[in-house]
Amino acid sequence: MLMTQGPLTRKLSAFVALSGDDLETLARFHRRRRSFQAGHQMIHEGGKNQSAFILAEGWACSYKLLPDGERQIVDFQIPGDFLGLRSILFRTSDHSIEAVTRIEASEVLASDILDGFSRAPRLASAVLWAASRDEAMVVEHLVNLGRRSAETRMAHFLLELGARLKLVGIGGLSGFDCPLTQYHLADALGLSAVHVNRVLRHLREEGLVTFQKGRVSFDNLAGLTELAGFDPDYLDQDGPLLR
Amino acid sequence: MLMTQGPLTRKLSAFVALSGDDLETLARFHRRRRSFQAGHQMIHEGGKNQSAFILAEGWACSYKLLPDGERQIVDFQIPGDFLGLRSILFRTSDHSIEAVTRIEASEVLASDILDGFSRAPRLASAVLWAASRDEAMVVEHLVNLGRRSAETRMAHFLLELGARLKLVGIGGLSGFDCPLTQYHLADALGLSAVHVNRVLRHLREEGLVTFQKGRVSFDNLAGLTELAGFDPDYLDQDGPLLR
DNA sequence: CGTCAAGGCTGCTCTGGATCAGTCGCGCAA
DNA sequence: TTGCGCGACTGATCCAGAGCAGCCTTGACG
Repeated sequence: MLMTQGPLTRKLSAFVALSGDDLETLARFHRRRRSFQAGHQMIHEGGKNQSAFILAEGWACSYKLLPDGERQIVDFQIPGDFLGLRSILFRTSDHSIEAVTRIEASEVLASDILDGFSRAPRLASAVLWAASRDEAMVVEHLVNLGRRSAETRMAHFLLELGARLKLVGIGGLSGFDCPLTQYHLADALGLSAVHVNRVLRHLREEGLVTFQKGRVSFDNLAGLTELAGFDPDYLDQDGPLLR
Repeated sequence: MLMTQGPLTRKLSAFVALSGDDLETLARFHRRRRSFQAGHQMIHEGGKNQSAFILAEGWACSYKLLPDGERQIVDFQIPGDFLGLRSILFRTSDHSIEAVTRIEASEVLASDILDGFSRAPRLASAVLWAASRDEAMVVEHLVNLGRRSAETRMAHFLLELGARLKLVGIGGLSGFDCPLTQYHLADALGLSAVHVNRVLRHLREEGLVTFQKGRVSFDNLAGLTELAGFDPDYLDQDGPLLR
């Protein structure tokens, strides 16, 4: 029963050995099952008293808007990801989250989280760890934007996404299905949509990756990894640190 | 006695109302006082079993190196900041931290943290909150790199630094003392040192900010805030969320 | 079947910021 | 006192990537 709770539990168990109480509390987070259409804005930047969600099915993205209307996508969320944690921890949310595809998720209220932490304290440590893992990805993304060329940026992005998807059992070494448009990539990588197209074409012509028709295919995984300077197991974890 | 524990305690109390037990556990984190020379590398990317530190005095910066030798500074740490948390939570550190000036800090071992969390569970929530606040800054930094021009990037960076320093009582609305070189700024903002110099000159000529001789002066705070699209109170918190 | 909107794709021009190649001033050590 | 090295500062040149403009394909809809 508890084992079927899905990828979040599995993810957290990689860090702490969760007790029965912890698991039960975690199960409460899954009571409010909701679904959203593609394009629906689930969390609003500047909004107050928002919920968080645990993604069961579909893709989302978190982003910020600038005064001039530009947007920067901070991260994409895939099944098993906790989304909008910061919008609970802070009084007002500092970012927005939008459904990229149709989504199935469990809504988690601020009170669920805060009560849950007092009832099952190790859960707080586990969530801290998960949040740190997310932060590590954001940092990697930051390095991407600050210091890498458009091409290595794209390569690194696709490899990281592939690695994350593999961890939750979607897609493998050969590639993955990807619902993102070139506009999404542009907003995430700080490029123009036009340039994204050129970069993708170039990577394809080099025989490294193909991104077409909603499918990413790694044509030469080793070459791509080398180009991107990607560490293939930076997301891995070898078993609980905290028992 | 406990009140003199410094800025970290004050910061965490802004989120949770800490009990006596919590405060006592937190006090244990301050047992190993250390100091480091400017330039000393306190945490090594890829290193295992590293400590974390609570900064009491001086400035540090966290960064990552790329294969080609470039570096991207992710964030600067100032007194009251917790540094290297991720190097404890993960088996191997994903970033390095270097002292910018001479530093006074308390060394916190992985076991201190992990034991501390089981003894004083609310501390885990508090640290989660502090980590989320740091993540929010990294995200802001990411938006900076992805979507803003060199000039607004610089403006935003200086304003944010000023706001952070003001929160811990260093510097005020008129400016602050700043030990960073233009090379540090370049590595943080994804620019070349040469261009940093030009941008600073331009901002000075516009009468917005002056950064000279280790001092940042806000000559026209309103104008600068407007240029940067900076929200002056995005770091604020109005009192404990969790009682 | 025709229209219309998204999204993919491409060529051209122009510019922001990198790179190179220095000078200048200062603090420090021999 | 004389180098010497670091950091601030400047001008000239170059190029990655943005902006613009337009065309093609696909799929939804009346």
